[in-house]
Amino acid sequence: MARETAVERRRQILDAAVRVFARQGFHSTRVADIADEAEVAYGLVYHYFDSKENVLDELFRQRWSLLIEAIKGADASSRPPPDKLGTVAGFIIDSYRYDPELMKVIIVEVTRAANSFGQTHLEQINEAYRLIAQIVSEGQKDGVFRRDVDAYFASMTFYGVIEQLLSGWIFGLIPAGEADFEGARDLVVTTICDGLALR
Amino acid sequence: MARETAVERRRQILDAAVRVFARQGFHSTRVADIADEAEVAYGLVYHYFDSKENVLDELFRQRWSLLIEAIKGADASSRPPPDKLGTVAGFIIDSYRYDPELMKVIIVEVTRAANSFGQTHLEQINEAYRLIAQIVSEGQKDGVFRRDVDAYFASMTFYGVIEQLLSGWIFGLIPAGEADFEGARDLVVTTICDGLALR
Amino acid sequence: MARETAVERRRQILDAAVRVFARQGFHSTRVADIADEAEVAYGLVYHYFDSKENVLDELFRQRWSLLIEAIKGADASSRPPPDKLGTVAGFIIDSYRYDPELMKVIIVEVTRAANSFGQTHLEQINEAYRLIAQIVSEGQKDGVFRRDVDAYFASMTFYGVIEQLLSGWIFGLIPAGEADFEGARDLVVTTICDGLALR
Amino acid sequence: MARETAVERRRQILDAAVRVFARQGFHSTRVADIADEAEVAYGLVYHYFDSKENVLDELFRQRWSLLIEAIKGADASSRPPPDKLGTVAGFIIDSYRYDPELMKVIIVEVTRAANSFGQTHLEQINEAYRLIAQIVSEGQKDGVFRRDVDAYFASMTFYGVIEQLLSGWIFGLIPAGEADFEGARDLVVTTICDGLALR
DNA sequence: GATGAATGAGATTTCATTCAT
DNA sequence: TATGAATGAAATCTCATTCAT
Repeated sequence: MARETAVERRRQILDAAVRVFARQGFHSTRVADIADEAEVAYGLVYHYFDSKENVLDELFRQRWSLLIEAIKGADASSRPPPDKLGTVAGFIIDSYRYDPELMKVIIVEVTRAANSFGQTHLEQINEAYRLIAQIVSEGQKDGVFRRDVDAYFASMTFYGVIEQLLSGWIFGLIPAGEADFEGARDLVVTTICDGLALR
Repeated sequence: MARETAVERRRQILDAAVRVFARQGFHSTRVADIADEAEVAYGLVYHYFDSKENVLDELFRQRWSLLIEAIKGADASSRPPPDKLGTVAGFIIDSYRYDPELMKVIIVEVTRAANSFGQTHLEQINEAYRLIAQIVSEGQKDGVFRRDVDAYFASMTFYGVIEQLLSGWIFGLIPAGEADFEGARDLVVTTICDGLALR
Repeated sequence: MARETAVERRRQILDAAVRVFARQGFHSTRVADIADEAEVAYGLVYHYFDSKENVLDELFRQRWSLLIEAIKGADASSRPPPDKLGTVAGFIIDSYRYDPELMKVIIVEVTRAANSFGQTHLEQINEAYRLIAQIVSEGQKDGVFRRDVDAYFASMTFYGVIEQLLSGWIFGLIPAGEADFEGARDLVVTTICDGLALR
Repeated sequence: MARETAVERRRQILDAAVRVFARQGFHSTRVADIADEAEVAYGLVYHYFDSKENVLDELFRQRWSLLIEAIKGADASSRPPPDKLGTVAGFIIDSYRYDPELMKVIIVEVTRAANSFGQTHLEQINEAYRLIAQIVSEGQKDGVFRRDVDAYFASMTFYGVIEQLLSGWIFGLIPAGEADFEGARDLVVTTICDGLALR
C-alpha cells in the first residue's frame, strides 16, 4: 500500500466516487463500489467521509465554488456583457469537456435533483444564478441588453440552455467532438443574445 | 369501500403516487406511502402495477404523449413558426400551472434524472426534441429563423429554457403567480426568438 | 406455515426472544437469532417490533406490570405486613420458578443494567420499590415493624435480597430444586423481618 | 508529552476507562473514547491492553481483590461477627463513597451482568460470597447467629442488600450525602442482623 | 513506546416484492 | 379483486483490532 497523505487519500476516494456515480448513478452505487473503485478498504470511505451523501456533497461544493469564482472573474473583467456570458458558458462547457464524469454527476445528481440534494445546495446553486443575473443587469444598464426581460429570468434562461446542452452530451443526443465543444460556446451566446429570429 | 372500476382504481393510485412522489421524491417514497395516500390496501398497488417504477413510468408516458400530441398539433397549424413555439411553450407552462405536482415529478424524476428513468424514456423524450426541431427547421426554410444555428440544437435550447423555468418554479426561485404564468410564455418566445441583445 | 393471528405471532417472537436473550444475553443476540429461534423470516421481527430494544422493552413491561399488580394485590389484603412481604417474595420467586429464562432476562438485562435499559424503565422499577415501601410503612404504623429504618430503605433491602437470590439461581451458585424454591420464600421473610441475630 | 512510566500510562488509561464506562456504559464506549479521555493516542490503548474487555477485566480484578482482602481482614479480627459484617459493609460503602464511578462500573458491568463478564469473573465473585459466609458460619458456631438460615444463603442476602443500596445511589433513587454514607453501614447491619420486626 | 490510518466483519434496519387467503 | 402478513436480499454504518512507520 503506497504511503499517501490524508489529502491524497480523500482525493483518491473522491475521484473514484465520481467514476462510479457517473457510471451507475448515486442511488445505485453502494459504498462498497466506491471503495472497490478506489482500491481501498470499505471502512476507509467512512474514515474520510461521514456518509455516502457527504461524498457527493463535497464533490459538488468543490466544483461549484470554482464556477462561482469563474462567474465573478468574468464579471470583474471590463469586457462587454455578451463576452462575459461567453466566458461563463465557456467555463462550464470546458468543465464538461475536461471532466465529463464529474459534470455529469453534478448536473444529474445535484443541480437537477430537486428533492434530495438540490434542496441542500439550493442556496449555492442560486448564488450562481444571481451572479449571472448581475452580468445581465449591468448589460441592461449599459444599454446592451433589452430591459423588458427581467435579469434574473434571463439568467435562468441562459443557465438552462447550457445545462440542456450538457444534458444532450451526457445522454449522447448531440455530438461531443472537440469541434462541437469549440462551437458550443458561441452558439449559446448567439442564441441567447441574438435570438433565433432573423431581422 | 365504494365500488370502483379497475380503471378508476388505477387512476386513484396514479394520482396518489403523483402527490407522494412530488412531496418526497421517488426514491424516498415507499410503496406503502402510495397505498396510504390512495387509501387503498398495500397489495393492491401490486395488483395494478408491476412495480413502483412502473407507476412512475406510466405517469410519465401518459403526460409525455400529451406533450408530443401538443407539439404535433402546434406544428400542424398554419401559424408562423414563432407562434408554434409559443403554443408549445404555453402547453408546457400550462401543464405545470394546472398540475404542478405531476410536472414536478416528471421533470425531477424522469426528464432530468439521466441514469435510472431518463435512459428508459430517452427515446420518447428525444422525440419531443425532434418534433420541436422540425418546427425550427421549417422556420429556417421559410426564412423566419436563422440558418447558422442547427435546428436540433435550437430545439434543445428552447426546451432547456422552459425546463429551467419550471425548475425555478419548482424550487421556489421565481414567483409563480397567475400573472407570471401568463407572461412566461411570451418571455420564453421573446428570449429565444429575439435574443437579449438590443439592436 | 400455520395460520396465526397477529397476537400469536407477536407472542411467538417474544417467546423466542426470551430464549435467546437468556442464552446469549441481549447484546450478543442478533435479530437474526430471534428470527431463527422463532422459525420466522428475518423481516417479520421488524414487522412486529420497531427494534431489538423494543422487543426487550415489551418483555420487561409485560412482566413488570404483573409484579406491580401482585404487590398491589398483596397490599390490598388484610393480612399482617410480614405476610404481605411473603406474598410478594413468593410471587417473584414463583416467577422465576415457572419462567426462569424470562426472569433471567429481566434481571440481567433490565433491572440490573443501569445504563441502557435500567434508565429507560427506572420509573417503573421504582414504582415497585415504592409500593413495597408502602407495605413496610403500614407495618411501621401498625407497630409491627421498627421505625428507625426508613421504609423505602427497607424496601430496597427486601428487594435486594430477592434479586440476589434469583441471581444465585441464575448463576448456578445456589441449588434450585423445588424444595429450595419452596423454602426460599420464608427464608427471605425470616431474614428480613427477624434478622440473623439470635436474641 | 510528559515522560511517564509504563505503569503510569496503564493507570492513566485505566482511570480514563473508569470515567467513560461510568458515563456511557461499557457497550456504548468506543476504544476511541477511552483514548480521548486519557489524552492518549488511539493505538496506545492496544499497546497496553489486549482488548477493550481486558481493560474492564483489570479494573474489576484490581478492585475486587481489595474487597477480598478486606473481608479476610475483617474475618481475621477478633471482633464479634456482626461487627465483622459491619466492617465489610463499611468497606464496600466507602469504596463507593470515594470512587463511585469505579464501583458503578464494577456493579453495573460485571457483578450484575450475568452473561458476558459475570461468567468470566464468577469464581472471584463467589469467593467473596464464600468468605462472607464463613463469617456468618463462625457466628453461628459462636451462637451469635441463628442456625436455621444457611450461612451461604445469609451471605448472599447480606451482599444483595449492599449491592441494592449501591444501586440506589447509582440510579439516584436514594440520597447520597455524607450523612447517608455514614448511616448506611449501621443500617445494613441492623437490618440484616436484627431484622425489621419489633419484638 | 507511540501514532493513527487502514481493515473488514458484522449488526441493524429498510422495503420492494410475493403470496396465501 | 382485495388484503396485509411474510420474505429476505441488500445497504448503510460502526468499531474492535491490526499494522506500518
